[in-house]
Amino acid sequence: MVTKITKSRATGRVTLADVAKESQVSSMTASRALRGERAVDPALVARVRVAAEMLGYVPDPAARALASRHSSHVAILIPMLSNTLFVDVLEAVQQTLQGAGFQTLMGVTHYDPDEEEQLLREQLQHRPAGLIVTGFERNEATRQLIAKSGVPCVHLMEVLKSNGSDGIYSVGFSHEEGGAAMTKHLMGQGKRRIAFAAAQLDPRTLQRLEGWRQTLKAAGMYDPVLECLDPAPSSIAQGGKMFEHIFKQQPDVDAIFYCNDDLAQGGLLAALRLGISVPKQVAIAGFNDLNGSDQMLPPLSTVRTPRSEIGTTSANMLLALIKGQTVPVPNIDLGFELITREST
Amino acid sequence: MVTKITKSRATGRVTLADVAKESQVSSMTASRALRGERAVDPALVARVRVAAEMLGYVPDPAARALASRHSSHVAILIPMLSNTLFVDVLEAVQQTLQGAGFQTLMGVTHYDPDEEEQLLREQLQHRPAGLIVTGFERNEATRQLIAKSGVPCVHLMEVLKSNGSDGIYSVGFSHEEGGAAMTKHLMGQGKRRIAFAAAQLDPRTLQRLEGWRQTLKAAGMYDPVLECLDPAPSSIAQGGKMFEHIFKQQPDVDAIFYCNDDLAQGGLLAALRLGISVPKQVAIAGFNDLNGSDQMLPPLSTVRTPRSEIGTTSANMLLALIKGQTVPVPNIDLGFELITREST
DNA sequence: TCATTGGTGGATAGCGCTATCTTAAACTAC
DNA sequence: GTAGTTTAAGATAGCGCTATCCACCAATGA
Repeated sequence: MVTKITKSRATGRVTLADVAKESQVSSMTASRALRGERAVDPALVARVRVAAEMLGYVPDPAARALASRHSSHVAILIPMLSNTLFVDVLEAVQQTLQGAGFQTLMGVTHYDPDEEEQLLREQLQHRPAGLIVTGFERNEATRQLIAKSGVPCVHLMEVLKSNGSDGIYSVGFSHEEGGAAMTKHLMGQGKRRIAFAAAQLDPRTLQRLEGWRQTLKAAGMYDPVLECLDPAPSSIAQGGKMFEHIFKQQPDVDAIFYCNDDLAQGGLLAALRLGISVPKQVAIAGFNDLNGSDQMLPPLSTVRTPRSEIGTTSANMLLALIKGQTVPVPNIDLGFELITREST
Repeated sequence: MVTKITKSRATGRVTLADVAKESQVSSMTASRALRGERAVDPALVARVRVAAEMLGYVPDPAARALASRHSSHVAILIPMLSNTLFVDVLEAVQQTLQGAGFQTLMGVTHYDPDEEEQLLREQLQHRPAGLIVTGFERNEATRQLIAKSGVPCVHLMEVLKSNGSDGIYSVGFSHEEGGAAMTKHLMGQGKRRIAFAAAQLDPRTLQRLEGWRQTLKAAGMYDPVLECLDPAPSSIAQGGKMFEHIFKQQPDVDAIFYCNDDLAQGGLLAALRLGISVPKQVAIAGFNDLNGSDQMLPPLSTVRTPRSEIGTTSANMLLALIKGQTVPVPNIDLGFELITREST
């Protein structure tokens, strides 16, 4: 067996050719041995592995991407970094993908469809191996871009009710049911004038709103003046402002269901400041069970959402799709948990 | 002028060769025209630009990286995503680099030197164009790795006191001075038994601690029992625990300076819970001016740190280094701002 | 016995760019 | 006017890998 002798590279980098030479096989066989692609004689595989180890060979991702037309990174598009929610998901995704040898390229859309489209175009130029996006609401061009790219894509945070035949993959939970569950809990506490306070007004917030609406309507307790919706970004300060606004407009409100915990924390602090007793005079509830909600005065009732699990599960699903495996359950509902504390 | 005719690619991708053919120049000239590298006849540049636009040409980063031996991404290593601090910096860095056509590859070290080394090794294989790391404390192997790689590197959060001749670049502020400034403020409020409470105990936390120590020592008010140090991760709940612990051990404490706002927020909530009046009985101060600190009861005095500015400035510095420009001020101190609110 | 598989290793040919050298043209100096 | 010098465009040769086709050999069947 004669090995093709390659002249050593000018760059000084240890290349696959060096490994091939050292282990007395062709570079093609070395490549296959290291990647485990196609059948290769176990003895040769061992030899190549030893040589690679000895020489300290590390594959060049750029060369690999160019030749195979697939990079080893995954693009993830999330709306905001200032919402802990997405940071938790991102961290889990990153951790999982890193373990599988993929790089995570993050993009922040700021809830702007045009920005999302722009980001996606840029990301797709890099031929990502996979794609993770948030939710289902986006403009048609972006949807087309994803579909035509042929890049495996998993949708985060929401779940599609589907049998999977449409080739859509998602990992999340039902925000509408989450909204309904908390509303029912508040009703169960004897509350009758339950306000819904929301900021940002992204699709998932509106789904929670819808859960609240339907529940109140079914109980004959719905009143549009109980909706306090503000497109401003969600924050603790914003939650305080909304608390004051609601009490000025509707003094008979006996519960406020905030669409996110940071708002609710702001609401609790405002109540404390104004000397309004919680939950006696007004119950306060949040959503997501973010950091600090259990430390509030009183501790905040909320809906705990499985953010890390969403990240891990979606990353694993994506890895399966990248490998070309069929995914048994393409739309996974990870549910939520109603956490009742003293604020309700 | 005869153009080299390239057969069209099998992949269907619009390549530089297509642009070159369309604009009747060699692919080399097209490459140079689009990158603005070397002098090219303005008329040709215009022609190439038009052709590229018309064909919808987008360069392939993998091919570019392989040929030029430099990728278009920047690696950034930060300790934690759960601390808003770094998220703010990350977002600013990302935004700035994206505008310049670079991708941001994030790595989370979890404050672990070995993990940092491991991450760095992986990142360097991708031949990043630049590198951003947090602080100066790392193991020798990692330091060597950075130095030998030849990749431009900017250090975040801390500033080196240096004339720049050592080739180290940094953007941050003095944590020791920040710690000292807040301690002086507390002393100015008539406080005499000022405790310092810290979690995580990363290098920057210890620098703040040192600022507190030196200031108290200079005033003859230092007492080691006033140090409450816990390596557990920083969180609101942890701040509450520390508050109770301090009061059990040292009932005469009249101020607590927390090394981070989340701890301080937990402290304020604990005081509220225990009915201890702030700042009358005990003043509480934090660090960083994180989200919600201005909404606390009472609003939290803190040290505002320029996180976005650090991100933007460091990214711009790195861009300059990547371009091979000399950076006039290699170590930039962006300072901090003492924010006095009602908690002190 | 001879065509017919099925599986394994290798040679070849790029992937799409850019570094580098060469060449042609224009421009200086004496 | 010739030689020397600058300048811009082009030709060439990879960067380090993998897709793809080919050759080969053993095992199979008629």
